Amino acid sequence: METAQESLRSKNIRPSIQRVRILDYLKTRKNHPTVDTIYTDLFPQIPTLSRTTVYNTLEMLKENGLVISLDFGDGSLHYDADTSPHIHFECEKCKHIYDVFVAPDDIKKKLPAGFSLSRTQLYAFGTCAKCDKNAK
Amino acid sequence: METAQESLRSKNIRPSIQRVRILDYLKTRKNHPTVDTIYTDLFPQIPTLSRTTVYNTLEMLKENGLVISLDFGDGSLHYDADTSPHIHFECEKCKHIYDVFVAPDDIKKKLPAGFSLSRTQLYAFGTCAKCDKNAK
DNA sequence: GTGTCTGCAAACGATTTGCAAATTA
DNA sequence: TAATTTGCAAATCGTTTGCAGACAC
Repeated sequence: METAQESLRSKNIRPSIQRVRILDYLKTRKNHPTVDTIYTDLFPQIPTLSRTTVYNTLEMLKENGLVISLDFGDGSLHYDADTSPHIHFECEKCKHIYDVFVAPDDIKKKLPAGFSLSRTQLYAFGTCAKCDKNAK
Repeated sequence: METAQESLRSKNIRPSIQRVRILDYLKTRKNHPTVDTIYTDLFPQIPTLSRTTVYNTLEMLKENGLVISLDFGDGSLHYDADTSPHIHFECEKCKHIYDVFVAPDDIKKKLPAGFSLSRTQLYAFGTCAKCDKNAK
């Protein structure tokens, strides 16, 4: 897999320390973090980091197609550096987000004539195996 | 189709004027409105209406399964009184939300063992036929 | 009358904006 | 040093909360 530095260079984005660390964080942890999670986790390593920079950086990475944002309706956006099409399953008990790597339905074929598709997002909600087991 | 009054009664929800009008608005217009749209449109008819009541009512209707909320990432929630499974397509140009009545993928079968599903939401983004035509 | 519902005003919290200082090519 | 990037502080805006008065059974 491409390193964060390589990804940034390929898009002609200056690889500042903040940008590399934020993208690297997303690529390695795969934990669908929010701005606040990223900020809290990176702050010890980058003591001058500000939330504004995290917001700016993520917005820019998103515009460049390096990350996608996910909205589970909990009030803040989550980010994912895996831009391949997959389904996001959120456990309603533990709130963990699971990636389900299944090619989603071919919506394109089902749209009315004249409609063109740029992107889809499929969210699933329920209970994960871990929480299901604990409940018994 | 059930009237708003009937729907409320079937769930043992007191059919106050505000509740009936809000649910009726959603059932008849099918325009996927936000709280603000509902408030603005109903205010002339109910001059004492407050945004708080619209929020309270929608939350309660949602808990009772009479409406669903949709999040297109534009900063505010949209509401829909059609709770049957269908896809929401937002045109990125005119921002209109289209209902695509296609049974979505059977995600249930594709989840790992032990996972149970309560609800899915499929959002699609692109260009609608109207905007596509105008662009030519 | 007693419990429920409404709606005002204030609080909240995620995100955005303006701008000056710091950084980098 | 000129252009870009960062980050503080304040503003913004959708939503929530506390509570007092209005309403319904």
